[in-house]
Amino acid sequence: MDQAASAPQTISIRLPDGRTLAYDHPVTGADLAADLGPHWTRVALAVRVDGAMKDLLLPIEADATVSLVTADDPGAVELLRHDAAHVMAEAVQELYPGTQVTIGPAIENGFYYDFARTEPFTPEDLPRIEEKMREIVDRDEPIRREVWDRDAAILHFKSIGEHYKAEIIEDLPADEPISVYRQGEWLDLCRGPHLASTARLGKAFKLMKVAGAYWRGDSRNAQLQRIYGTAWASKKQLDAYLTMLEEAEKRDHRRLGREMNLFHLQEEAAGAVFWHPLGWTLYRTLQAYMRRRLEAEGYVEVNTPQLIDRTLWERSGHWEKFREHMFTAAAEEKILALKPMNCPGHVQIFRQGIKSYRDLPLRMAEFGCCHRNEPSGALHGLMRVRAFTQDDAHIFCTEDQITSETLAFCDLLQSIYRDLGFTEVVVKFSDRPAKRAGSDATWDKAEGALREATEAAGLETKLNPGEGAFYGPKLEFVLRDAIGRDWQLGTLQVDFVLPERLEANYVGEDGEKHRPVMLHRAILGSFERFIGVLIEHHAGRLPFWLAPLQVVVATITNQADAYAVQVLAALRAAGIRAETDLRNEKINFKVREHSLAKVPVLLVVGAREQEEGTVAIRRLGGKAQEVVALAEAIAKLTMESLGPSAT
RNA sequence: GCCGGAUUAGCUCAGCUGGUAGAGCGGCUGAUUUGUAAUCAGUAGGUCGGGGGUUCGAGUCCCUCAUCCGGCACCA
Repeated sequence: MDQAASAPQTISIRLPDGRTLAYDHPVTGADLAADLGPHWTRVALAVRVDGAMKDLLLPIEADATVSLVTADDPGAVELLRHDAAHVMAEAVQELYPGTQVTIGPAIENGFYYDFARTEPFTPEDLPRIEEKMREIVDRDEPIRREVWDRDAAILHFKSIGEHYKAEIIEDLPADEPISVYRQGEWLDLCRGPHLASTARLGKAFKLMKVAGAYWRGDSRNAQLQRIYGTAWASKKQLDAYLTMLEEAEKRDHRRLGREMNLFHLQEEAAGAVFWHPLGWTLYRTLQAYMRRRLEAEGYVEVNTPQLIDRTLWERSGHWEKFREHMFTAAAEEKILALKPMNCPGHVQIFRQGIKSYRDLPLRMAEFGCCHRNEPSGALHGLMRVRAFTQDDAHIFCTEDQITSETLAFCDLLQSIYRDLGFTEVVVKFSDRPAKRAGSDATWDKAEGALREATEAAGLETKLNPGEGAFYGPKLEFVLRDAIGRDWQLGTLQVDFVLPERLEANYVGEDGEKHRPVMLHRAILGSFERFIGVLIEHHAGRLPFWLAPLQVVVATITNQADAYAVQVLAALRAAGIRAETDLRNEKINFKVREHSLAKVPVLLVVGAREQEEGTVAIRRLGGKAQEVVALAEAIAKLTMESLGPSAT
């Protein structure tokens, strides 16, 4: 307003195309857009000032590199989602007076807002809220940023009954400006940035679900009501996302597990799996593969008891740290616990006899069935169960061997993931937590060794600061599946503590007793969970070598029955998992049925094949058929059946 | 464990404000002998998740428990 009074100063704005515009007054992104032409006014959503996303209406008061953010900017959709959260909050407060707002960020694929309200929201409320949101978009309410005095802001929010907001302001760092966004009549504390008006949000959004969520993510706090939504720059993108969700639902392992007759779950054994013949075949095939890989890497396999007396768990520290997750059983005067982990058992085997440094590294593997009393709300199909079998192993080694053992492990793990069809692996490196055992020198050594090994293995790691186990640092291996979801499966943990507690030692070159280091490691994590991931990753279409039923021999008419039986015998003799389908049905029917059951290969035989001693190979999902001599087909399928890394 | 929703035939689901259960697929039986994603006809099948209550009467309303689903917390 008093621009004339301020000293004439030139502000130069550098644009992405290299042009520089000079202004003698503070300029906003909106001004800039107007100067660039009407097209820009229409498409500009926000500005980047020296890389940082800002409001279109924020005055730029110093020289800067500025670009206008349009819908195709990767940051734009985040802005949009954040706005969607605010528009939803306005809608909710308009519809349900007395509801308090708390926080409402943009998240991957969408947004949410947490509300405090006595009455619960129900799914029926969502269409109503959505309707109101569209109304707010149509109102084209301007969104304006204001900076308030901290105490005034606290007072204001308290006076209108927004106690959570007041609490947020009280906890903000003292130097943080308190920015408030006015959106029409509505007002919210927010860091921003935001679009210039609600109309900019568009209508490519949808409210998805209601859920409970704890204030500040702490289960001791009040539970708020969260509404999740998704928002996109265009209707087309929204539809694509919704279609993707439908696809994900179709590959849900619980659904496919039933459709493919692999396993079931039932309430009398919540969190435990009933494996059906086909599912168990898949399980055993995977296990045989793992066993082969481990043996080739110099692991020895052991088996340790399910029920172990509490005194051992007291010594290992589990009784103190893990008690509430352990199932117990009474026997006469004793209390036994079902093992939640295999490590203490493995130390018992290590302790038998005297170990020499020459025995190290000792790689002790067990397909150990563990039980953990997971909270009921955590159970989820095969992914989160109470009874599971780990592909567990403990490597007893010297400190000097940590690097080479880790390196070898990383190589093995990557090779196995590749074999199983996963190519994207992210490694998280969790270093020392605040509460920890062992000296800083020991931690330096352990972290250094791990880091060195991951570098040698050519793995990029993402630091997870302070997230290590109390006994040592760990690596976590996260797989990305076919539709972009992440699964944390493998792990490697360095442990200096358990060998100490359970008194494991070996005799060194010097003739003295030493403590070995234990590396806890798993690749699949658990068979249950991994099979769940495998099913979803492949959408049930497992690779030939893993498919529980690999081949169905289907007849055209029952004239070919005898020949089909002969083909079956030949397949089985070659070790291929096969069945016949001699039913009196049309071949169309059989093809459809076995395709839906995801059988990878269908061998169709009719009068012609019988006469010529051939089979017609039909691959799952393919249209083409290949007619070859029976012997040739068997040879081909036998090769495929061997699986990767078989030689 | 917490919040919300759900639980009806083997599966997917319908069943309005209370009046003693329905469809499609699948199963079974029969006919059909068929060349690459559903041949036709007939037929059986349910203590409506368990328990309690309200009512002349409950799949439907209320209470309670269990399990499942979606989140949250948890995942040493």
